[in-house]
Amino acid sequence: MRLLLVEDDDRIARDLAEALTAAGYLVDRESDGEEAWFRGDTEDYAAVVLDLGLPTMDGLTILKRWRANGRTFPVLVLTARGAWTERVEGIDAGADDYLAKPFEMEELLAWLRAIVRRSAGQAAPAISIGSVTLDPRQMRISVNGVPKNFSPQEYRLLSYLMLHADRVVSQMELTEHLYAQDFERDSNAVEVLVGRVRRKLGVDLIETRRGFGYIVDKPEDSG
Amino acid sequence: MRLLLVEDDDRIARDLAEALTAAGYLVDRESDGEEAWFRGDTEDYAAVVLDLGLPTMDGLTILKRWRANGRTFPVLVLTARGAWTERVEGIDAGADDYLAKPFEMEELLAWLRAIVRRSAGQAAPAISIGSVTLDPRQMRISVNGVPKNFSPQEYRLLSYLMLHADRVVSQMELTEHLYAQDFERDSNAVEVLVGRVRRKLGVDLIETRRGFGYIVDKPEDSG
DNA sequence: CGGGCGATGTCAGCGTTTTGTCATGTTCCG
DNA sequence: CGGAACATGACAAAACGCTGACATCGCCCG
Repeated sequence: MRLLLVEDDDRIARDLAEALTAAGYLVDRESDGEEAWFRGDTEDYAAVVLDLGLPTMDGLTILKRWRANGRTFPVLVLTARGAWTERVEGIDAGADDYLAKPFEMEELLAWLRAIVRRSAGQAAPAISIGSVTLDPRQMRISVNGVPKNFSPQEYRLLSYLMLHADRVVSQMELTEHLYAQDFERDSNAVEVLVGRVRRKLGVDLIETRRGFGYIVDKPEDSG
Repeated sequence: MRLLLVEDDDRIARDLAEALTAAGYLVDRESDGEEAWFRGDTEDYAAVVLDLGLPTMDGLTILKRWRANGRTFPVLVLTARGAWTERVEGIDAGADDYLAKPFEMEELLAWLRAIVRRSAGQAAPAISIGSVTLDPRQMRISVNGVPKNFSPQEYRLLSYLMLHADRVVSQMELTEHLYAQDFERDSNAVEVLVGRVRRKLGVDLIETRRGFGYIVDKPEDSG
């Protein structure tokens, strides 16, 4: 489970990152506004923890831009105690929840669990690439309209590749996304997984880029 | 848009009522617990703002009774700051959201907007999926027109699944919805419950998505 | 008060599916 | 050729979900 943590206060950020990592999340940390925006706009996170007071780009602006660009990951906003205007604006900007600082770590973890769970199969529209359709609400993948049975891990893999269609995804990246951080590095689990997914698909969707990773080719014109 | 405001502190209630009225809502105000319950049980509101500390009948009890009677309006609960347990109980009782006192009026209005918006497409009086019909007002479930006897817990489970038909609902989500926060995580209560519901239904309505959760398949056209 | 009954969570056992590992092929490229 | 990167089939452990039996609790009714 990969999170984006956007917080400029170094002490808080470090504490948070540590706790979240300990809780089993994979944490990307960002302190600068613009860079945070870019990451959120280009990567796919399970959730974002967003502090509103940031250099170079305000947290609210970031959030609005993400939403405007169709980024749907759940966002947990951190506000200063009593800064209720921020909260209100946050809601309207598309925040899923907020937490007032200072807060208890347990509380944040609880919110995160709830948030991630709630949005687990949410309104994200189905993705179609070629003859393959992925419906995140039903967690179902169909080929030419025929639903196929994928295991959780297979589903995650294919979903990740399809979400990042048109760019090469390295085995490392897949490993990070699919497994806990202490996973054996010299395992060929990803290769095996890709194989299984390919067989179940019955269609050439996942292409191997030897030495780089895998890619799902999105036909240029489709839309 | 008609609201029920349940608050015994006269000053707060007056302020709230005024602000809500100014915001264009039609406000019914109630300070006594039992009377509030009666109103909510007999009138149809777009939403309810509910303080938990009340004379003659506790706010939580009111909420539970409403839900038990199939009242589905969204409820915004007001809790004392930091009253974490109240929140948790609120979830179990069927609250849609909470706000910690003291809060700013703008904040409450934002919540209300969000809440009403969210429940906009969800006020259906009865749900029919396949041969199964759920009537929330009577808390009754029929299969092919034949009413079946479900226990409260069974009813809640099936009702939740049917309300969220067409998307996968994880065991975690069900657990959170059906049980208190401190519920044992490695319990198989949900599985047992699903089994019982299935047997009583006698129809294949609840599908298992191994590793993901359960889903009730909604036929294409129904709306 | 007390017995009976329904509701509900726990538990252990079972069969199935999932999934990482390993060994062995296969392909690609210099 | 040779080696590295990738594919694949077989296998076994673990995870997962289903079920029947049982314990517990609250409630109703005599």
